[in-house]
Amino acid sequence: MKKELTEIQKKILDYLIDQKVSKGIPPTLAEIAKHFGYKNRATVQQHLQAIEKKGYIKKNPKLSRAIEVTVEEKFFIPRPILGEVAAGNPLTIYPDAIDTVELPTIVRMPKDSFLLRVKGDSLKDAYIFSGDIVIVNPNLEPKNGQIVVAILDDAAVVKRFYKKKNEIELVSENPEYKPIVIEKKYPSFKIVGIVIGVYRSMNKKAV
Amino acid sequence: MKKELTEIQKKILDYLIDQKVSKGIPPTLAEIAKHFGYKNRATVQQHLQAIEKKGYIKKNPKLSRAIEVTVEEKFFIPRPILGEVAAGNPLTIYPDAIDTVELPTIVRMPKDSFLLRVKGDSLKDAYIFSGDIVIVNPNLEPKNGQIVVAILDDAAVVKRFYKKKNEIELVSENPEYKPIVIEKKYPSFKIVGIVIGVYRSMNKKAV
DNA sequence: TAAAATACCATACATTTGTATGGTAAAATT
DNA sequence: AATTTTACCATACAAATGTATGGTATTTTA
Repeated sequence: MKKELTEIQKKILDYLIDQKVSKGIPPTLAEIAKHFGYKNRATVQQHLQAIEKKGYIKKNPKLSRAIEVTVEEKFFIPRPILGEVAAGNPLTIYPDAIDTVELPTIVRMPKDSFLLRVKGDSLKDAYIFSGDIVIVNPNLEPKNGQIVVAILDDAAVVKRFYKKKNEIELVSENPEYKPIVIEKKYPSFKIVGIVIGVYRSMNKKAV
Repeated sequence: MKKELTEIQKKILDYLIDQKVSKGIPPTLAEIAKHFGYKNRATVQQHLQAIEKKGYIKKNPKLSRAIEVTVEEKFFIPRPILGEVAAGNPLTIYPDAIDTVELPTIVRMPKDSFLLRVKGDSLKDAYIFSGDIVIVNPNLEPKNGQIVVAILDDAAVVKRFYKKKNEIELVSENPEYKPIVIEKKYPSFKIVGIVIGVYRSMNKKAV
């Protein structure tokens, strides 16, 4: 079991991931320092050392921007918000309806987007199938009816998004799955991004 | 119209894209130099300047690794192949079949591949729908069961390919459509290429 | 309560990095 | 034939970058 990160360390790790996803390239120490308001890079340097010591990143010494996030699920594990999980009681959700998504090597896409491989057939009526790769843009506000990627507890789901008065509904197009309803304040919930495209390789068979 | 890149410039641009896709981070000048066996960075520097001048990349000066590839679509515009195919049948006959689309870099594919927008639902059981964009590789021999693009008289079709003794069968997955049977010598028939991938933009509604 | 970890600061320094400048040689263009 | 483009080389240098070292103050842990 890996050691727990401190709050600040988590935030920095978060930033590392964010930058890689949105800019496609890890930040330099200076950039991190600027973002967090540190007056020098040494502070960042020490945080990074601490994070590396705990096994969450790996640094290639001397090389610029060579910060590798080594915890793949990292993208989906507690972010600062999620870290404060579950003061209240978790909602009754339907675990079977939750699709898990593998985050492949983060690829920089034209519009800061990244890729996810879809597993499960809950969106098959939206023409998205198991094995398909969805291109996700994290910088857009979801509109009703759009297909979004969301984090819910420890799982990521790809579903159609509907915002209602006091709750958010994540709907599968496949009638076999029931909608997931989330109260707005539910802590471990986060919209990761909007699916802007789907890609499927014809070489690999859908799983 | 953008200027043509030289062979070496193309290779470097290729490398930039490759690195971005595989490593997730653009290389430094030194890394490029090493990869191509250059003894100093100045050579790379000059190539990059040339490539930037021609509009294929954009550099953020002073920042490390800040090389932005600006022309993903460049790789996906219709290729000469179609022109050859059209020797007998002018390209203008099926203008709707050919279209340029902005594709994410992930869908970067074999040289000479091109894109076609699918119309009609004859392949919907193969998970290809009207409005989808298929990526076609003209340099592969079609194998039985593969989805191919063929030109038949003055129409381009996307169908599953089956080679038989004396004829070729083009099958729709949609049972509403009957297979097209072509005698081998049929003059106005030509396999354009093999569908190696499918892409769908979620922004544009399927036509 | 003492020790360790955390969270910063400042300064210093060797590399890395991007870039500017100047040069040679061959190929392509005019 | 003259000029431009291309494709390298070498050197030089400022800025960016990573890192080492030492320091202070607070919080956490033993």
